[in-house]
Amino acid sequence: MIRGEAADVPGDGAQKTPDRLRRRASRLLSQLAVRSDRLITDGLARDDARKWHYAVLASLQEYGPASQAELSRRSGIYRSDMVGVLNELAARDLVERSPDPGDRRRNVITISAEGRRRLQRLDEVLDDLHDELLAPLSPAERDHFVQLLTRLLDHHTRPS
Amino acid sequence: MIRGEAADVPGDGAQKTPDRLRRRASRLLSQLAVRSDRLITDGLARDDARKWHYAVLASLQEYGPASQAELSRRSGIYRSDMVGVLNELAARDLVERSPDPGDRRRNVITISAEGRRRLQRLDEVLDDLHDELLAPLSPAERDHFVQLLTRLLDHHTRPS
DNA sequence: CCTATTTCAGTATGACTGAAATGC
DNA sequence: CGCATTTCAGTCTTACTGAAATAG
Repeated sequence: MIRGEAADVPGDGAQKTPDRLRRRASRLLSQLAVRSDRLITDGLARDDARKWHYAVLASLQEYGPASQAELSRRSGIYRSDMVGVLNELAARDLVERSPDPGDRRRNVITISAEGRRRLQRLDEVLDDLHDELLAPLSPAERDHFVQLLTRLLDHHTRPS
Repeated sequence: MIRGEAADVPGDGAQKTPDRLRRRASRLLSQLAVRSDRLITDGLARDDARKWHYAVLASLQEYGPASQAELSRRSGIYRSDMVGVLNELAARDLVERSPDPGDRRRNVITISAEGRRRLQRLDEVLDDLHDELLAPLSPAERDHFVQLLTRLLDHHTRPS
Protein backbone atom coordinates (compact mmCIF):
# COMPACT_ATOMS: atom_id res chain seq x y z
CA MET A 1 0.00 0.00 0.00
CA ILE A 2 2.93 2.31 0.52
CA ARG A 3 3.77 3.80 -2.78
CA GLY A 4 3.85 7.56 -2.85
CA GLU A 5 6.49 8.75 -0.48
CA ALA A 6 5.91 12.36 0.44
CA ALA A 7 3.10 14.44 -0.93
CA ASP A 8 0.01 12.31 -0.49
CA VAL A 9 -1.68 11.05 2.60
CA PRO A 10 0.69 8.69 4.33
CA GLY A 11 -1.65 5.80 4.10
CA ASP A 12 -0.64 2.57 5.73
CA GLY A 13 -2.82 1.11 8.42
CA ALA A 14 -1.56 3.39 11.15
CA GLN A 15 -3.54 6.34 9.85
CA LYS A 16 -6.63 5.91 11.93
CA THR A 17 -7.13 9.34 13.45
CA PRO A 18 -6.37 12.56 11.69
CA ASP A 19 -5.41 15.32 14.07
CA ARG A 20 -4.56 12.84 16.76
CA LEU A 21 -1.88 15.17 18.02
CA ARG A 22 -4.24 18.06 18.59
CA ARG A 23 -6.97 15.91 20.08
CA ARG A 24 -5.01 14.13 22.74
CA ALA A 25 -6.50 15.24 26.02
CA SER A 26 -3.11 15.20 27.72
CA ARG A 27 -1.67 17.66 25.22
CA LEU A 28 -4.67 19.95 25.31
CA LEU A 29 -4.54 19.84 29.06
CA SER A 30 -0.89 20.69 29.39
CA GLN A 31 -0.95 23.40 26.76
CA LEU A 32 -4.02 25.01 28.22
CA ALA A 33 -2.53 24.77 31.68
CA VAL A 34 0.50 26.69 30.48
CA ARG A 35 -1.64 29.45 29.01
CA SER A 36 -3.82 29.55 32.07
CA ASP A 37 -0.83 29.71 34.32
CA ARG A 38 0.66 32.60 32.43
CA LEU A 39 -2.62 34.46 32.52
CA ILE A 40 -2.98 34.00 36.25
CA THR A 41 0.66 34.61 37.08
CA ASP A 42 0.81 37.80 35.04
CA GLY A 43 -2.52 39.01 36.33
CA LEU A 44 -1.51 38.50 39.93
CA ALA A 45 1.90 40.03 39.31
CA ARG A 46 0.17 43.26 38.30
CA ASP A 47 -1.11 43.26 41.86
CA ASP A 48 2.25 42.27 43.29
CA ALA A 49 0.92 38.86 44.25
CA ARG A 50 1.57 35.24 43.37
CA LYS A 51 -0.70 32.24 43.23
CA TRP A 52 0.93 30.76 46.29
CA HIS A 53 -0.03 33.84 48.23
CA TYR A 54 -3.61 33.30 47.28
CA ALA A 55 -3.52 29.60 48.02
CA VAL A 56 -2.19 30.14 51.51
CA LEU A 57 -4.45 33.06 52.37
CA ALA A 58 -7.55 31.31 51.08
CA SER A 59 -6.66 28.17 52.94
CA LEU A 60 -6.17 30.11 56.15
CA GLN A 61 -9.43 31.97 55.76
CA GLU A 62 -11.44 28.87 54.97
CA TYR A 63 -9.98 26.35 57.35
CA GLY A 64 -8.45 28.52 59.99
CA PRO A 65 -4.94 28.82 61.43
CA ALA A 66 -2.55 25.97 60.79
CA SER A 67 1.00 24.81 61.06
CA GLN A 68 3.24 25.13 58.04
CA ALA A 69 3.15 21.42 57.38
CA GLU A 70 -0.61 21.46 57.50
CA LEU A 71 -0.74 24.41 55.12
CA SER A 72 1.57 22.50 52.84
CA ARG A 73 -0.85 19.61 52.66
CA ARG A 74 -3.83 21.86 52.12
CA SER A 75 -2.35 23.99 49.42
CA GLY A 76 -0.04 21.64 47.60
CA ILE A 77 2.97 23.85 48.18
CA TYR A 78 6.05 21.86 49.04
CA ARG A 79 6.97 21.91 52.69
CA SER A 80 10.42 23.15 51.77
CA ASP A 81 9.03 26.00 49.73
CA MET A 82 6.45 26.96 52.29
CA VAL A 83 9.06 28.83 54.29
CA GLY A 84 9.72 31.29 51.51
CA VAL A 85 6.08 31.89 50.74
CA LEU A 86 5.32 32.58 54.39
CA ASN A 87 8.31 34.88 54.62
CA GLU A 88 6.85 36.94 51.81
CA LEU A 89 3.40 36.95 53.32
CA ALA A 90 4.72 37.84 56.75
CA ALA A 91 6.87 40.63 55.32
CA ARG A 92 3.65 42.16 54.00
CA ASP A 93 1.89 41.62 57.31
CA LEU A 94 -0.68 39.39 55.69
CA VAL A 95 -0.09 36.52 58.08
CA GLU A 96 1.37 36.10 61.51
CA ARG A 97 3.77 33.37 62.44
CA SER A 98 3.96 32.42 66.09
CA PRO A 99 5.19 29.36 67.92
CA ASP A 100 2.60 26.74 68.79
CA PRO A 101 2.32 26.53 72.59
CA GLY A 102 1.04 22.97 72.39
CA ASP A 103 3.76 21.62 70.12
CA ARG A 104 6.98 23.54 70.13
CA ARG A 105 8.17 22.15 66.82
CA ARG A 106 5.38 23.98 65.08
CA ASN A 107 4.57 27.50 64.06
CA VAL A 108 0.96 28.55 63.98
CA ILE A 109 0.14 30.66 60.96
CA THR A 110 -2.77 33.05 61.26
CA ILE A 111 -4.26 35.36 58.66
CA SER A 112 -4.28 39.04 59.65
CA ALA A 113 -6.98 41.63 59.06
CA GLU A 114 -4.78 43.05 56.33
CA GLY A 115 -4.48 39.54 54.95
CA ARG A 116 -8.24 39.22 54.79
CA ARG A 117 -8.53 42.47 52.88
CA ARG A 118 -5.80 41.29 50.58
CA LEU A 119 -7.55 37.99 50.00
CA GLN A 120 -10.75 39.75 49.09
CA ARG A 121 -8.90 41.85 46.56
CA LEU A 122 -7.15 38.81 45.11
CA ASP A 123 -10.47 37.03 44.85
CA GLU A 124 -11.78 39.85 42.70
CA VAL A 125 -8.67 39.82 40.55
CA LEU A 126 -8.99 36.08 40.11
CA ASP A 127 -12.67 36.32 39.27
CA ASP A 128 -11.78 38.64 36.43
CA LEU A 129 -8.90 36.47 35.27
CA HIS A 130 -11.11 33.40 35.23
CA ASP A 131 -13.63 35.33 33.25
CA GLU A 132 -10.92 35.83 30.71
CA LEU A 133 -9.72 32.26 30.94
CA LEU A 134 -13.18 30.78 30.42
CA ALA A 135 -14.44 33.47 28.08
CA PRO A 136 -15.54 31.17 25.27
CA LEU A 137 -17.74 29.07 27.55
CA SER A 138 -21.27 29.75 28.69
CA PRO A 139 -21.97 29.75 32.42
CA ALA A 140 -23.37 26.24 32.22
CA GLU A 141 -20.35 25.06 30.30
CA ARG A 142 -18.01 26.62 32.80
CA ASP A 143 -19.71 24.73 35.57
CA HIS A 144 -19.55 21.54 33.63
CA PHE A 145 -15.91 22.10 32.83
CA VAL A 146 -15.07 22.62 36.49
CA GLN A 147 -17.08 19.56 37.37
CA LEU A 148 -15.25 17.39 34.87
CA LEU A 149 -11.88 18.66 36.04
CA THR A 150 -12.85 18.01 39.63
CA ARG A 151 -13.92 14.46 38.96
CA LEU A 152 -10.75 13.72 37.07
CA LEU A 153 -8.53 15.28 39.66
CA ASP A 154 -10.30 13.48 42.49
CA HIS A 155 -9.87 10.22 40.68
CA HIS A 156 -6.16 10.75 40.32
CA THR A 157 -5.66 12.10 43.81
CA ARG A 158 -7.69 9.61 45.77
CA PRO A 159 -5.04 6.97 46.40
CA SER A 160 -2.89 9.47 48.26
CA MET B 1 -20.29 42.82 35.95
CA ILE B 2 -21.53 39.73 37.63
CA ARG B 3 -19.42 40.03 40.67
CA GLY B 4 -22.16 41.23 42.96
CA GLU B 5 -21.78 38.71 45.73
CA ALA B 6 -18.29 39.82 46.58
CA ALA B 7 -19.09 41.84 49.65
CA ASP B 8 -20.04 39.63 52.50
CA VAL B 9 -20.19 39.72 56.23
CA PRO B 10 -16.60 39.89 57.46
CA GLY B 11 -17.14 37.18 59.98
CA ASP B 12 -14.43 34.66 60.67
CA GLY B 13 -16.18 31.49 59.61
CA ALA B 14 -17.69 30.37 56.32
CA GLN B 15 -17.24 32.98 53.61
CA LYS B 16 -19.00 33.69 50.40
CA THR B 17 -17.49 30.77 48.59
CA PRO B 18 -16.54 27.73 50.52
CA ASP B 19 -13.95 25.70 48.70
CA ARG B 20 -13.02 28.55 46.44
CA LEU B 21 -9.48 27.24 46.34
CA ARG B 22 -10.46 23.83 45.09
CA ARG B 23 -12.94 25.15 42.57
CA ARG B 24 -10.75 27.61 40.76
CA ALA B 25 -10.50 26.33 37.22
CA SER B 26 -6.91 27.48 36.94
CA ARG B 27 -5.86 25.39 39.93
CA LEU B 28 -7.79 22.34 38.84
CA LEU B 29 -6.28 22.70 35.42
CA SER B 30 -2.70 22.99 36.56
CA GLN B 31 -2.96 20.22 39.11
CA LEU B 32 -4.63 17.87 36.70
CA ALA B 33 -2.07 18.76 34.05
CA VAL B 34 0.69 17.75 36.43
CA ARG B 35 -0.93 14.39 37.14
CA SER B 36 -1.65 13.84 33.50
CA ASP B 37 1.88 14.71 32.56
CA ARG B 38 3.32 12.27 35.04
CA LEU B 39 1.02 9.53 33.85
CA ILE B 40 2.00 10.08 30.23
CA THR B 41 5.68 10.61 30.89
CA ASP B 42 5.97 7.49 33.02
CA GLY B 43 3.88 5.43 30.65
CA LEU B 44 6.00 6.43 27.66
CA ALA B 45 9.22 5.94 29.62
CA ARG B 46 8.26 2.30 30.10
CA ASP B 47 8.50 2.11 26.34
CA ASP B 48 11.69 4.13 26.21
CA ALA B 49 9.86 7.05 24.62
CA ARG B 50 9.06 10.64 25.44
CA LYS B 51 6.14 12.82 24.56
CA TRP B 52 8.31 14.88 22.24
CA HIS B 53 9.07 11.77 20.26
CA TYR B 54 5.41 11.18 19.75
CA ALA B 55 4.69 14.79 18.88
CA VAL B 56 7.33 14.85 16.18
CA LEU B 57 6.52 11.46 14.72
CA ALA B 58 2.80 12.14 14.64
CA SER B 59 3.36 15.51 13.06
CA LEU B 60 5.56 13.98 10.40
CA GLN B 61 3.09 11.24 9.66
CA GLU B 62 0.12 13.55 9.42
CA TYR B 63 1.56 16.53 7.64
CA GLY B 64 4.55 15.05 5.89
CA PRO B 65 8.26 15.87 5.90
CA ALA B 66 9.29 19.25 7.23
CA SER B 67 12.17 21.42 8.24
CA GLN B 68 13.09 21.59 11.90
CA ALA B 69 11.71 25.08 12.25
CA GLU B 70 8.44 23.94 10.73
CA LEU B 71 8.29 20.96 13.07
CA SER B 72 8.90 23.32 15.92
CA ARG B 73 5.88 25.37 15.01
CA ARG B 74 3.70 22.33 14.53
CA SER B 75 4.60 20.58 17.71
CA GLY B 76 5.25 23.38 20.13
CA ILE B 77 8.78 22.20 20.84
CA TYR B 78 11.22 25.03 21.08
CA ARG B 79 13.44 25.44 18.04
CA SER B 80 16.50 25.22 20.26
CA ASP B 81 15.32 21.98 21.82
CA MET B 82 14.28 20.44 18.54
CA VAL B 83 17.89 19.54 17.78
CA GLY B 84 18.14 17.23 20.75
CA VAL B 85 14.82 15.54 20.11
CA LEU B 86 15.73 14.88 16.51
CA ASN B 87 19.12 13.57 17.55
CA GLU B 88 17.37 11.03 19.75
CA LEU B 89 14.92 10.08 17.03
CA ALA B 90 17.63 9.83 14.41
CA ALA B 91 19.80 7.71 16.72
CA ARG B 92 16.93 5.23 16.82
CA ASP B 93 16.46 5.41 13.05
CA LEU B 94 12.94 6.70 13.46
CA VAL B 95 13.52 9.75 11.29
CA GLU B 96 15.97 10.76 8.66
CA ARG B 97 17.64 14.14 8.53
CA SER B 98 18.91 15.28 5.14
CA PRO B 99 19.79 18.68 3.72
CA ASP B 100 17.07 20.47 1.78
CA PRO B 101 18.21 20.79 -1.83
CA GLY B 102 15.98 23.81 -2.36
CA ASP B 103 17.13 25.75 0.70
CA ARG B 104 20.50 24.84 2.00
CA ARG B 105 19.90 26.36 5.43
CA ARG B 106 17.31 23.70 6.11
CA ASN B 107 17.23 20.05 6.96
CA VAL B 108 14.34 17.99 5.74
CA ILE B 109 13.09 15.56 8.35
CA THR B 110 11.35 12.45 7.13
CA ILE B 111 9.75 9.66 9.13
CA SER B 112 11.17 6.21 8.42
CA ALA B 113 9.35 2.90 8.11
CA GLU B 114 10.68 2.05 11.54
CA GLY B 115 9.38 5.41 12.74
CA ARG B 116 5.92 4.60 11.43
CA ARG B 117 5.90 1.30 13.29
CA ARG B 118 7.07 3.10 16.38
CA LEU B 119 4.36 5.70 16.06
CA GLN B 120 1.73 3.02 15.78
CA ARG B 121 3.00 1.43 18.95
CA LEU B 122 3.09 4.76 20.77
CA ASP B 123 -0.45 5.47 19.66
CA GLU B 124 -1.56 2.27 21.34
CA VAL B 125 0.34 3.10 24.48
CA LEU B 126 -1.21 6.56 24.53
CA ASP B 127 -4.68 5.19 23.95
CA ASP B 128 -4.29 3.08 27.05
CA LEU B 129 -2.85 5.93 29.06
CA HIS B 130 -5.71 8.21 28.07
CA ASP B 131 -8.12 5.52 29.05
CA GLU B 132 -6.55 5.70 32.46
CA LEU B 133 -6.47 9.47 32.49
CA LEU B 134 -10.12 9.82 31.56
CA ALA B 135 -11.32 6.75 33.39
CA PRO B 136 -14.05 8.45 35.44
CA LEU B 137 -15.71 9.94 32.36
CA SER B 138 -18.21 8.33 30.02
CA PRO B 139 -17.38 8.34 26.30
CA ALA B 140 -19.73 11.27 25.75
CA GLU B 141 -18.15 13.16 28.62
CA ARG B 142 -14.69 12.51 27.27
CA ASP B 143 -15.70 13.99 23.96
CA HIS B 144 -17.22 16.97 25.62
CA PHE B 145 -14.16 17.46 27.77
CA VAL B 146 -11.88 17.41 24.75
CA GLN B 147 -14.21 19.79 22.99
CA LEU B 148 -14.18 22.26 25.87
CA LEU B 149 -10.41 22.10 26.12
CA THR B 150 -10.09 22.65 22.40
CA ARG B 151 -12.33 25.67 22.41
CA LEU B 152 -10.49 27.21 25.32
CA LEU B 153 -7.08 26.52 23.85
CA ASP B 154 -8.09 27.89 20.47
CA HIS B 155 -9.37 31.02 22.10
CA HIS B 156 -6.07 31.58 23.87
CA THR B 157 -3.90 30.61 20.94
CA ARG B 158 -5.60 32.55 18.20
CA PRO B 159 -3.61 35.80 18.34
CA SER B 160 -0.34 34.01 17.72
C1' DC C 1 14.29 5.05 68.88
C1' DC C 2 11.38 6.59 65.62
C1' DT C 3 8.65 10.14 63.71
C1' DA C 4 7.13 15.06 62.64
C1' DT C 5 8.26 19.94 61.86
C1' DT C 6 10.88 23.86 60.13
C1' DT C 7 14.57 25.25 57.52
C1' DC C 8 18.36 25.41 54.22
C1' DA C 9 21.28 23.97 50.53
C1' DG C 10 21.35 21.77 46.46
C1' DT C 11 19.65 18.95 42.21
C1' DA C 12 17.12 18.19 38.02
C1' DT C 13 14.07 19.61 34.75
C1' DG C 14 12.27 22.17 31.09
C1' DA C 15 10.98 26.41 28.98
C1' DC C 16 13.30 29.97 27.21
C1' DT C 17 17.18 33.53 25.59
C1' DG C 18 21.19 35.01 22.88
C1' DA C 19 24.13 34.61 19.65
C1' DA C 20 27.14 32.47 16.08
C1' DA C 21 27.42 30.32 11.47
C1' DT C 22 25.30 29.71 7.29
C1' DG C 23 22.47 30.80 3.54
C1' DC C 24 18.14 32.98 1.66
C1' DC D 1 21.07 44.56 3.83
C1' DG D 2 17.54 42.21 6.69
C1' DC D 3 15.63 37.77 7.75
C1' DA D 4 15.30 32.53 8.48
C1' DT D 5 17.44 28.24 9.91
C1' DT D 6 20.25 25.14 12.73
C1' DT D 7 22.94 24.75 16.62
C1' DC D 8 25.11 25.53 21.10
C1' DA D 9 25.82 27.55 25.50
C1' DG D 10 23.78 29.35 29.16
C1' DT D 11 19.86 31.44 32.24
C1' DC D 12 15.75 31.17 35.18
C1' DT D 13 12.19 28.96 37.29
C1' DT D 14 10.14 25.38 39.98
C1' DA D 15 9.18 21.02 41.68
C1' DC D 16 11.56 18.18 44.38
C1' DT D 17 15.45 15.76 47.41
C1' DG D 18 18.40 15.40 51.50
C1' DA D 19 19.67 16.45 55.60
C1' DA D 20 20.34 19.14 59.96
C1' DA D 21 18.23 20.95 64.22
C1' DT D 22 14.62 20.61 67.29
C1' DA D 23 10.95 18.52 69.58
C1' DG D 24 7.11 15.08 70.27
